[in-house]
Formats: sequence, C-alpha cells, structure tokens
Amino acid sequence: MLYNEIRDSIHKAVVKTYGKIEVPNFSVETPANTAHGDFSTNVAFVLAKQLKKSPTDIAGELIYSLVKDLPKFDIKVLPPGFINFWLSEEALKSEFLNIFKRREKYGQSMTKKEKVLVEFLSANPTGPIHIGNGRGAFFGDVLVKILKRRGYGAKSEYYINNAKASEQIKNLGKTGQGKYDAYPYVFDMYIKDNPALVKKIKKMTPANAGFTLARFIQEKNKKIIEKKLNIKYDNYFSEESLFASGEVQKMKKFLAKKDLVYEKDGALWFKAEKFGDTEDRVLLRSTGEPTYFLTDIVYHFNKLKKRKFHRIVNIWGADHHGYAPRLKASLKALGFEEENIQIIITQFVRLVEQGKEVKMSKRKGKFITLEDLVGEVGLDAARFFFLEKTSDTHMDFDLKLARERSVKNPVYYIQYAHARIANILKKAGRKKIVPRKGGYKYLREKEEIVLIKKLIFFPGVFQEIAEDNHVNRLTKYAYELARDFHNFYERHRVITEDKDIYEERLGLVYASGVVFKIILDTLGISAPDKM
RNA sequence: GCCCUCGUAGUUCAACGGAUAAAAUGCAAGAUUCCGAAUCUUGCGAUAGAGGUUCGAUUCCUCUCGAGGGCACCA
Repeated sequence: MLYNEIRDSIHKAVVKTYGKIEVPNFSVETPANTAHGDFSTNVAFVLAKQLKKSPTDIAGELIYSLVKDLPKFDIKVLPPGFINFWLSEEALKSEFLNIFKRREKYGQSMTKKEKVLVEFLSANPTGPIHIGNGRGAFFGDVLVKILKRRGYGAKSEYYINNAKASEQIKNLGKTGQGKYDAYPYVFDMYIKDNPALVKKIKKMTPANAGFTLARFIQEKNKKIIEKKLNIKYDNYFSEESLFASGEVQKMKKFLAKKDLVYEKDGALWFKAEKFGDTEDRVLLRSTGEPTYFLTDIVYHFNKLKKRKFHRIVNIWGADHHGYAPRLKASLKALGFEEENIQIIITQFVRLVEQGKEVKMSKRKGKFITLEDLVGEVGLDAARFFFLEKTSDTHMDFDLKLARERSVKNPVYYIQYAHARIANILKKAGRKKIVPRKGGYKYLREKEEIVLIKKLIFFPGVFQEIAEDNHVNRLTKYAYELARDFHNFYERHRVITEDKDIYEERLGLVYASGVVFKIILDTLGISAPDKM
C-alpha cells in the first residue's frame, strides 16, 4: 500500500542520510489541503531537536534519498519543513486498476495478522436492548468486519450474563414468579401473554426460574439483533457455561495456588490493589456465592488462554468504566500484558425532549428500545446516526429530532450515489466491466482525478481504522466519496458519443460502485439500485 | 468527598500534536433542452475561561466553570 511504501522509504532515507540514529515516531498523513499533496510527513520536525538543525534543512537533505527511492511520487519540501508527496498519474492509474483486479476483495489484506476477539453489546438478559446500547452494538459490528478485512483473525462475541449464582438472575426469577418486583417491565413485556412460561417457572428455584426466563428474553433479543439490527455474531457465550465446564472451580484453586487471594470477613478477596486497582475486590461473598468479578476473570482467561486470542477488545458503556482497572488488574496478575486487552468506553446517550433531559432507567422500565428506534427511523438511518459519531463523546438524543434528521440523514446521500451508479450501468447495459487494455488515459478532468484518488485511498482508511478503532471515519470517508462521485456526475456525462471517454468513464463509475458496495456492506447498510 | 469521560458554528457533529478548524443542517442567493435535482454552486457562522509545555495546541499539563458517569459481598 502507498502509505506503507512512503513510511518505509522515509525510514530508509533517515538512516541513509544520518547514519545510525534513533528514528523517532513520525507521521505520514493525507493533508486536508490538496495544495499540500497527496501525502505529507512531519519527519523533519521530529528530527530537528536531535540533529540540532532546522526542519527545512533536514527536509532538504532527506529529499535526495526519497526522490531516488520513490519514483512514483513528485516530492517537495514546503515551509516550515513538511515533505509533501504527489502521486504521479501513472502510479494513480496503476493503483486504480487494482480495483478491477480485486473487485469485492479490494482493500482486503493478504497478510495474516493476530487473533482478536471483539465483545460488544452483551446486554443483560433481564430485559430489552435500549437506545443506549446502540452505540456499542453498531460500533462493534463494524469494527469486527473491518478487522476481518484487514487480515486479523477477528471474531465477534456476545456475553450472556445468565449465571444462576448471580443476584440478578435470582431476582429475575423471583420477579417472574410474582414474588418480587426487581424488573417492573418484565411482566408486561414477557410474562403477561405467556401463561405456559409462567406455569413452567412457578415451581422452580428462583435461580432456575431466572435462568429459564433469561433464556426466553435472550432468544427474543437475539432475534432482534439479527433481524432488526442486522448484526450477526460469530459466537454467543453463556456465563453459566463457565460453571458447567468447571472452569470457575478451577480458577478458584488456581488463584489460591498463585497466592492472589485471601479471606476476610468471611469472604474471599482478590489482591487487586497489588496490580493497579484502587482496592482489593471480593470474589466469593460470605454466603459462598461467587461475584460477577470471579466469573469475569474466568471468562477473560478463557478468551486469552483457552481460546488463544492475542488481543481482546471489550466495548463497554460508560457506566462500566470504573470496572476496567479491576479486570485489567486480574489479567495482569494472571500474566497477561496491557496490550492484550483493550477496553473501549462508549459515552452515554442522553435522552432529551425539547431540550430537557428524560431520565432513562431500565430498572424502572423507562426507556426506549433500540427496536423502537429502528422501527421509527429505519435501520439504515439509525445505523448511520450512531456510526458517524465517535464513541467517546456524549451524545444527546432527541427522538423528535432523530425523526426529523432521519429524513435528512447523510446515509441517503451515499445510497443515492450507489443508486445513480446502478442506473448508469443499467442504461449502458453492462453489469461487470473489465478494465481497458490500454489503461485509462482519457480520465484527466479534475473531478475524475479527485474521484480516482478518493477510491484508491480506500484501503488506507480500513487500515487506519483497524489500527486505532475510530470506526466513525468510515462514515466520513463514505460521505466524501459520495460527494466526489456526485461532483463528477454533475459535471461530466458518462454516456457520450466519444467511445473512449464513454468506456473509461463507465469504468470509473463501475469502480466507484465496487467501493460503495464494500463500504455499505461493512456499515451494515443496504446498497439500493433504486430509491 | 475521591476518581473517570466530555465541553468546537443557532443545532447535530469532524479533525495520529501539524499547514487556512472539516462537514451536515439552518438561513440567504443561484444552477436542470442532456445518464434520476434525494443533485450541484456561492455566502453567513465555532475551539467554555485563564495560565503553561512545544517550531507548532481543539488535541498534552495545571486551575476555574459547566454536563455526564463511577466509587457494592449488583452486573
């Protein structure tokens, strides 16, 4: 890929020019301003201190080696010391041909990378999936798809908190049996119309009743996840299964053997403070029941050790961020490294109505389900609405506004580009287009070049996201690509008299369609031929 | 009280420490004999406040103000 080629060449140039010095971290990026080229690097700035020279001088010295090494680019130094790269037309067209060669596999990495497990959503099986879960749900779904495409052995997973030993399952059971009211909405949503289920759990222990009810709720949620949210998990993992397999028992012994626990006040404590947490944490209550933390240690040990994932990514809501040090401490104690576990916190969605906050409480049954939202604004608009925002900023959600915005949602702008492409190909009577033998020498108009450039930067966008998890960049890129396509379309007729121009523009349209399709599939948004 | 996030145009929101802070929406003005106007063009408008580090700060550090979250033998 172009980006990597430049990186390597800069590294080589520094060593060649200055001998064996420490090469600091430098950046290679695509400048916002097109006057600054297709790529630029700040390497001269980061070397300035060490070499005690001005950035302009350093850039001037490095450029000789770079020019020799990168004939694909025109390279210039611009003040105050950036080195800027312009892709030659030949290199541009040659990269463009790759889209035809790889088609729906364009941007797919051939090199195999580490195994990654992405766990997300994992809503408690005590109720429906609400709006606040939307961010993590769609974010995780798209991240996994991107990782897979970039060659990671990535899998998605949903963790079901259904341990019979847990308080929440027992309380759920009692609620279902009408003995307690921990979850007021449960009756309306799951019990009322289901006498068979009520009869079935009536005589069970609270734990078994809760487990049974949780399975029922979970099945409902799973259907919504797959059918309504368009998320297909590689795996659903049951917390209770860790008890059945004996892994919880084994872990207790293991931790004791490693001298990581002690008894106090009749409970069993984990020495979390020793590994970076603010205090020690309970693993077994004085009643002898395990806490969620114990099974969570087992679960993550299972991910890293038993299933051999090199890296695990957990996507959690902001209400769990205080829990992160505890989990990390436990994994550190078990011998794993910081880089083995990534926790991504998605900030809360605040529900507002006419500027005033509406308190959303799952416990009190005051919430809007994600299913409702999707029904209200449509899946495509809903997915885009969540996916276009970074996960770490707070988000205000006004359903009225969301309805309004859904009509003007940028997703339609992108889908419209796809529909226009389909329409042109249909009009031209072509489905699949093979590249021209002589190359694409007639594509020289400004809008054509801009569009080609945007298309060939596509693999780099996926790579960046795979590296830094900023999934929202994909929606932004998709929007820009649509804009570049619409601009091209507005100014230049594809179906024209001139046969060469006709064929080449048709190729450009086709290649754009290929990339749009990949992006929309990745986002989990439909790619319509007609709207 | 202690800890963690966040604060950018009227609104919804972008920006690995990089060059002139990007868009959408809104408002104003304009574009269609021709592949779909759900489109295109132009204009208006923002980094909460005060210091500091740096060649360079929306980004890092300190304080103030404001919003959200966490401080369980719940999950």
